[in-house]
Amino acid sequence: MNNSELEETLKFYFPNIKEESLNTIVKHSSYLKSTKGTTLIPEGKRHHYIYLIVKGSVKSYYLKKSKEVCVWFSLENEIIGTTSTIQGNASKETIELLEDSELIKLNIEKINKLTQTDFSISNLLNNLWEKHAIFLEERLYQLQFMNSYERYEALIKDTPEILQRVSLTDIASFLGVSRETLSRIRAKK
Amino acid sequence: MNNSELEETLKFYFPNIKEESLNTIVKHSSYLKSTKGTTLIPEGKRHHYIYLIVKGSVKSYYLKKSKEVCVWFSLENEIIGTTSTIQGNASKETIELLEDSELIKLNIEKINKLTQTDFSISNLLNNLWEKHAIFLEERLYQLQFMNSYERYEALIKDTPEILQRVSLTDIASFLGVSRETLSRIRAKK
DNA sequence: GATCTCATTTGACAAATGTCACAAAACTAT
DNA sequence: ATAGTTTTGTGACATTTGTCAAATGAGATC
Repeated sequence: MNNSELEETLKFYFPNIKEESLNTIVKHSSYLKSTKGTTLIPEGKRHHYIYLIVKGSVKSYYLKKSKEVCVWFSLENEIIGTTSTIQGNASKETIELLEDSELIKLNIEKINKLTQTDFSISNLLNNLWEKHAIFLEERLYQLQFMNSYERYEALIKDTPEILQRVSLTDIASFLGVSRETLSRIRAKK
Repeated sequence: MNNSELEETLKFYFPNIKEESLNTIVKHSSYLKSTKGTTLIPEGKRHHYIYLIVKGSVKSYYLKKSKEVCVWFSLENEIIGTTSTIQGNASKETIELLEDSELIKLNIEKINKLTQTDFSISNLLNNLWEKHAIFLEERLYQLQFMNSYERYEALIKDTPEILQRVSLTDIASFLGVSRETLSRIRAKK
């Protein structure tokens, strides 16, 4: 992927960005192709990048009694990273590729700096945070107000393809139930 | 509360704000004193304000089978509002005073506008979103990884005074358990 | 195609939590 | 202080979900 392709792709993710800001961002971006299972951001390490998923899928997880528990999944066209990364702290979660994927890697520190001098960037970051907060609120709502069956229904209604692309073990932990319980939810249906 | 007191209080909440932005915000703020049980933001209505809690406490809740289920509590020195409000949509939750309270009411639309022209405001909003996202992530983590006993422990460790100021019924729904279960958790201790 | 490995399903049982009914305690107003 | 109201606690039982063990299924490798 050359610079002008990179630019095109970035425009897709950041439609209202100023030409000048785009150039600055391109300077601090790179294209990345990697295989299933690759760790993008390891737990406990400082990490300076956020990623745009061009192709593939990614999960974020914590370890609980040496078992992975998923916090989120992301597919194409999403922007991913961890809150700690953006704040400059060590990541609490591990971010890992679920499939062979293509990504664009952005230096978050450079972007954070642009925030001080470029309104289109600071608004862009504001929008990212807003979207992230809305995602978290929706998820919290589901965990607090829906039973496991309803949460499963909501997930496959929202992202039907998740079933083809993510293991039921990961989906179960994301929904907050054991593998076996998810299996029974699906059998009852 | 006169304008210069208002200004002082706002400075406490927004320590790095530019003098000029502060003046603009003061113009679109007002002081508010109201009694326990008052609805600050009703569910289903568009609302144009966020609030700073000078004194008192506030809860946010949804209705589930005509029972209130708490989403969050806030005490003094916190900034509150709903995501929908900030985005200009109807609020999904009801925000209500838990005690007689004193608040400062800020027009969020004016503040959102300042975001386009004033970096100290856009950074301020960015910080608010960040803090909110971190709060939500922590809460999500607790719901997904801790059992009800651990969540109760975490709450009273984080905010011990909550027990004196919020009913156990509200606390139970916030923790995602029934009143009776919370009662038993407390008895076992 | 046979074998191996890993993911998923199923059964049996235990543990946690919800629900309903009622008792005890704390708080209000007179 | 008393009566009434609201909040909190407790017991009995039903339901949901977790855990462990084993069986089945699907995909990869040779």
